[in-house]
Amino acid sequence: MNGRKHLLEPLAQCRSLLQRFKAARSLTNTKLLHARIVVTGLLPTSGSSAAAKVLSNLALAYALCGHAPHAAALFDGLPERSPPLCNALIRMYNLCGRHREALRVFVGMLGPGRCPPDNFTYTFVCKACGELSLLDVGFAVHGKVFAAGFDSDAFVQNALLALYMNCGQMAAARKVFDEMQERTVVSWNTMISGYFKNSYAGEAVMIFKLMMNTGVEPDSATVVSVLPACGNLKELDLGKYVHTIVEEKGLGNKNIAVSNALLDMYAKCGRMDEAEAVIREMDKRDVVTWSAMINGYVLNGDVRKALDNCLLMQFDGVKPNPVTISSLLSACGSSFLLKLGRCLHGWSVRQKLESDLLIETALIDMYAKCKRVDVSFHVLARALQKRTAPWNAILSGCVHNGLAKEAIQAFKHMLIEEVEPNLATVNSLLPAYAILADVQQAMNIHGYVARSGWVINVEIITGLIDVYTKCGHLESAHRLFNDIPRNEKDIVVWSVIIAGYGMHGHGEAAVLLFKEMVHSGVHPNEVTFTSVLHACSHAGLVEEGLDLFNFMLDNNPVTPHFDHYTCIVDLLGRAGRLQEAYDLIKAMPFKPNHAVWGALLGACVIHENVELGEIAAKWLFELEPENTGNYVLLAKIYSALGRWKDAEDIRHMMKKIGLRKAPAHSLV
DNA sequence: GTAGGGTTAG
Repeated sequence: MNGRKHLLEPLAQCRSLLQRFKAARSLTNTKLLHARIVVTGLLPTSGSSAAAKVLSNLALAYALCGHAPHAAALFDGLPERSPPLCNALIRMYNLCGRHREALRVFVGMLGPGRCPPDNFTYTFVCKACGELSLLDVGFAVHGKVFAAGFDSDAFVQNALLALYMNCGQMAAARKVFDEMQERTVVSWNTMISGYFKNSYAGEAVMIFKLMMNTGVEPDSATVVSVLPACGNLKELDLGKYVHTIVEEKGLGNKNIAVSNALLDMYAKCGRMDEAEAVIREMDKRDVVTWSAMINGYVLNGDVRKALDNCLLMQFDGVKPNPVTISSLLSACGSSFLLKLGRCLHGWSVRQKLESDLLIETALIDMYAKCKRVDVSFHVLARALQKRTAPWNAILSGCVHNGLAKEAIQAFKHMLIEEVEPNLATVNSLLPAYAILADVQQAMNIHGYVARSGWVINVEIITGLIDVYTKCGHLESAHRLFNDIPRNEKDIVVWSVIIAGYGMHGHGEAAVLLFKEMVHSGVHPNEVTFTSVLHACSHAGLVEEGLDLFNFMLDNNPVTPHFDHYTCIVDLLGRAGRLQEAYDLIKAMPFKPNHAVWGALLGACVIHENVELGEIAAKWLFELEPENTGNYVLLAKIYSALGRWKDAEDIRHMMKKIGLRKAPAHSLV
């Protein structure tokens, strides 16, 4: 009996020590104590409840320290488990990303006579389901929350919001949110970031505005949630307003994420001057700061400045990461900086980052944009994992280079390799079928897309419509178009169908659709105007075209472009109204380009107008001296009018500048 | 011990 008392004392001591270690989350001390307990050899034989408590606390201490192997081993050996211990274990698994194991612990808590989950448990479990996007499990968990009566717990509600947002269930999240009696700042923040993550930036901004109107105090998480949405929507004014909140509350001083979000917002709104002002005020910068800065300059087309910032970053003692590199690679692609792209590729290899998903994808994209799809395929071939993004990059790379057959081949290869296609895959692939313009193949891919259940997506339907119009199958295109609900018809799909009709000479239909679009409340943009004007010029609808052109000039947000002037010059020119076309060119708000003069010259050929033809040709010879077509066209006018001598002179002129590509007979 | 947050992206 005396002996037992002695045994218990060290255990009691252990317990009090464990309390301290748990609080301090000290793994070293926990391990030392564990060793001491093992060495004494008392625990396995004692079997007392005190011993069980020590073991349980030891498991808890390991769980709190994040040491999964020991926590799990001890946990498995326990005859009884308490909710706090289970919770700690679930939390631990969540923290190290092992959400499935977290759920397994939760399942072990269920069942009669087991360990009933409490409100804490549910917050962790929601987190695990959300991270895994397990909607069905999430629903079941929500049911259990109801049954256990935790549905009015503010923490659990917030966790449910996050769960639904992570599963893309905005409506379900909204329902929980609307029914909450007590919304904390976390609830609002979860809604804002949730909407944005599900690409509903507009809704995110709306919730933020509602939050401000409700008088809820925003915190740093609020601003970092709403700022990306401001940047995405280019809502500079709202972004600036958020900036004033940050200044008033001093949120930027203690939190680098806030300044980074501000900087990024300005960069996305094209205000690098403001972004520079933000970075100047920061007393510490991290890799996110510099990446946002570099990416900002890349987005705004200033590669020079992006590279300068890359240097500044290194002077600042910050090392680039895959995000930084992928921004720079994207700049290389859009500016055809193959040499620099290769250097970055080399750097990635040396840093052992070449198989990083971002870098791998960016490399494939960069080489393709630099017209080296062969190297893109090389990069892809070295990739081992079955990841979708690099394959998508190769598909769009092929399409970008007009390699439609190769894109389709690559897609088939992708399916054979069991790489999971996603929406972006289909979006990248469809233009290949538009290039091929083969109805049979179009119907095949349409069938595939339909079977895969992707025809609910407007973007995909738009792609299919484009394919059918390019194949000349306007009925199929229109059928797809009609099936889109009225409020989901966006500017892109309208532009595509209008262009489709225009392309095949159905000018009236195109104009009608255009009017229908405006009537439905969708505002035309530069692209839509190009499509409809093009349709008019192809179908010879002079008055309609001019009306629309004037409508566009009155339509403030749309600024006329070269394309629009080219269409109108073409339109007037074909109709024989050459002087008007020339007058329009002279009245253009910017220097006419080769396309505009080309349209006039083309019209002059049709109507055999030498005076204006010579003027147009003179400009064209200056703008694109290498283009043999222009010489040929002018010579054609001379020949048509029997001015053989002048035609001959043009031929000499071509010879003199070394242009031999045009066959001699085309000059007469 | 609970929930929300910054740079990329086909």
